[in-house]
Amino acid sequence: MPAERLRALEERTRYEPAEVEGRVFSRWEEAGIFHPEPEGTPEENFSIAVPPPNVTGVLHMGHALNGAIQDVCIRLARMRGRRTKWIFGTDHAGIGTEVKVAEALAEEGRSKEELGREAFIERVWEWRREHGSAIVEQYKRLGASLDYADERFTMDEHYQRAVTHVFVRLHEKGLIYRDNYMVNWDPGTGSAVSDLEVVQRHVDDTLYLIDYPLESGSGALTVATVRPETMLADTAIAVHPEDERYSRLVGEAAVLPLVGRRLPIVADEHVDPEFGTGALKITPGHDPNDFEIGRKHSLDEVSVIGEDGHISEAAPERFQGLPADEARKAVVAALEEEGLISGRQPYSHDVPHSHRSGRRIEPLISLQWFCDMNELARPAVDVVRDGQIRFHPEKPWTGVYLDWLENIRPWCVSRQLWWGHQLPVWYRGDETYVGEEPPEGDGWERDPDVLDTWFSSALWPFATLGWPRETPELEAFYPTDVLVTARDIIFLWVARMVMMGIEFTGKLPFTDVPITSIIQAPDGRRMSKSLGTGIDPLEETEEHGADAVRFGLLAMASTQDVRYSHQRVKQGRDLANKLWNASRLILMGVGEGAKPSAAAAESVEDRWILSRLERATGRVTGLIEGFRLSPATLELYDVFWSELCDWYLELAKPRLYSDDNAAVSGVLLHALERCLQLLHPVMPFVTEEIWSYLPGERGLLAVAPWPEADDSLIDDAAERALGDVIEAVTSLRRYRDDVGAKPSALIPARLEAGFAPELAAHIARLARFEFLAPDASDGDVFGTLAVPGGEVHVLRSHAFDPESARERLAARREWLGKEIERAESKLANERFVERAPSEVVEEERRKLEEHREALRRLSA
RNA sequence: GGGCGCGUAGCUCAGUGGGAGAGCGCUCGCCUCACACGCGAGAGGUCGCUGGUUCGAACCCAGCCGCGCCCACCA
Repeated sequence: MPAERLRALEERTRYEPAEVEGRVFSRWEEAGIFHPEPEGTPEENFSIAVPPPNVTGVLHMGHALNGAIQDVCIRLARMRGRRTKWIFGTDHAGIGTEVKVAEALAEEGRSKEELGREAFIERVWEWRREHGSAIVEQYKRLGASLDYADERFTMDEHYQRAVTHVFVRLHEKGLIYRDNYMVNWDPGTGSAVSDLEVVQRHVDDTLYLIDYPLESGSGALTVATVRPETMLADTAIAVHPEDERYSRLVGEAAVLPLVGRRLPIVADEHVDPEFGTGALKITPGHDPNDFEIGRKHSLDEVSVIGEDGHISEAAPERFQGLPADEARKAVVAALEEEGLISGRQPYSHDVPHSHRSGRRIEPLISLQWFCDMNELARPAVDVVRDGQIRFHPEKPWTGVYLDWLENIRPWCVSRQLWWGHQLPVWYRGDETYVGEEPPEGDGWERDPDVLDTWFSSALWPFATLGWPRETPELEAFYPTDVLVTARDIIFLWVARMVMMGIEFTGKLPFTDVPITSIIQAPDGRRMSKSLGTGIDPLEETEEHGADAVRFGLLAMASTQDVRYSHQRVKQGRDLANKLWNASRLILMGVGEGAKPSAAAAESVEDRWILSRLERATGRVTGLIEGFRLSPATLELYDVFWSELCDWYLELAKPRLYSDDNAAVSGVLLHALERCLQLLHPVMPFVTEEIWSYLPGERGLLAVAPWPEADDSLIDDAAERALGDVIEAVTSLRRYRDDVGAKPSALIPARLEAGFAPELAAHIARLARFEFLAPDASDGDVFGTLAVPGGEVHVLRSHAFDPESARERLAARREWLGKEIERAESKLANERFVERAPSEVVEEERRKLEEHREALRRLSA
């Protein structure tokens, strides 16, 4: 080892991520290991398409967790020798980006309307050139081994062609169509949005009871509504067909107050006779239910609220031009004047709001483009139902996915925005043209709308690889293997990728879908910028290191919702430091020319750690393969810290520091090497850094082989033997504490338990006892305690004070007494002895005997 | 309205039919020649409540209470 590196090893007693991470990342990038050549088949290769972050985005905890999980999968596959591609890119994020750039414009005192469409879009591209790379750098800070050399964007020219191609094909199949239909109108963004972009929020409203005079002049029909302003667009009244109160009125009509329109009274099952008065005003133009009822009964459709949120010319003149909420007041006032409000009551209910703008959704009839999902959904249901695509954990996500797809509804795909994929649709008079190339001839005007962002996202796993062209990348890496996401976009994204993947490539876009936790603020609230509850993963990385953040996130995230735990990240930081220091111990201690070796271990402790490592290797591999990363991470922590550091390193020290340390050096290097390999996917930086200090020419850890568990090294006898040693040491250490022994004093004692001499020596050293020969006559026996296989007679010495020792030992005896009682009563139960499996009964007998022995022998 | 998840040590969470676990925090003792981001030893829990199944339940079943999420066209 060069002197300079040796000095670094000797001097640095603390691992410093800030000093290491940039350097290590550069080594990976320079080696080009993140960018695979497109060769081989998708079966041999391994690929994941990253959920594309928004170009406008900054890395948040969700990305960090999601990225850490994917990187573990990618790094595992890469170490297993598979050609590995983690497809990278960003999403143009239609509404989000458009709003952001419009806000920037507003700060300059300009609006996008002033700028005009073309200049505005150019402005967005400019914005992307300036800010679009931020997220790239942020992923690098995390250590994500994405294929940065092949970055994609959903607005790339090729990607746009893929989107257009899909739209045109679906239109040809008749699945995409234009229709006047009830949509969710978002007054905030001035666009229609899909059902999935609507969130229900609780609203305290007033329920108004309004009298509608009957046409016959004999009385009135009272209806209940929370939106009196929509009455201006009423075209009927509905009652339940079996509601006897109203059956005689069906077929007659009422007169719409303020307007004078004749409203037929119809019967419809949808009406709940229990609610309100049992009579429902029907407003097909502004209510989704009423729209359906209206179509069923061929009612007129009147729209009085326009896309601008104001009352239109279809309403009486005095209301025209008012914003909807003011129109409500005006309508109520007018009705009151006529004495037609017969009641009002507070009413609290859920009301749809725009997920994007937060504004209350205005349901209205609008001419939009829709995609019929029924045909696309069917195969997407089948592949999940028969297990070709698997969610992890399977429950409850499989059911969630299937429920949604089995009740799917048409998807409104057009958006009244500028930034996005403009519809490949042209109009000329009554003609409509849909095609990948603009139509021939003059006078065509292109539809100004763009597609829902999720329409292009649905093509992500294959459009990023060049589809619909038959590119080498597509040949080599599609289908991908794993798709990692949180539950909130299972419908928006996952389901649609499955549908589009099957429809257009004939293949499943991926086979495994691990669903990640959603990280909440430490107090259990949502992490959000506006609430001020967000925690910046980059700040955490700066403070504790990327490995610490990765470890922490992976360790804390096991269930659906999890609170951010600073302690877990610190645990990761401590682990990185421990790795560094254990490595220093080993690397500074092993002899010149030592090589890792797991063969022919002579010492039982060597066979023990080798066996433990093989078991851990198998368990960790299985857990990662099952996407159970939290237990995998904690298992790694445990085997490295609690077994290797706490026990094996201590057991190995005497031999390591002796002249003849070749054998132990081999085992130590093997153990270190193994731990670094196993920990690398979780903590890539610190492991790669330490790897570079290991002896021999060995290249990058990131492409070193992943260890396969070797059962021939499993050694039950060694594990039992060391288990006894550990128990004996712990008992003796506790005894030291119990009797208040001086920390540095050796306690003289006689060990009578049949331990091999080497093991007895380990026990003595680790517990700071001095074992005298069994027949040694020097000293009085102060007391006795049980250890596995026998007992230890402790001699009187200056190491502790006998008086206080006696009191403390009484407590121990009491505990043993209780344990004996418990076991006795269990074994006295005949049915337990009869029916429980014999090994369970045997175990209980063994424990009883052990405790009886311990109590018999514990004396003072 | 329907569905799902959660309720385990002071905190954050594992465990999911056979003696209650981790990290942090706490107590006691240690600067022991890798690490005080450390070492050793401890204290701390009627595993939400009530019934049931079982020789045996934190774990399975039923009901209840509390918290959260998703879906849904009762105005």
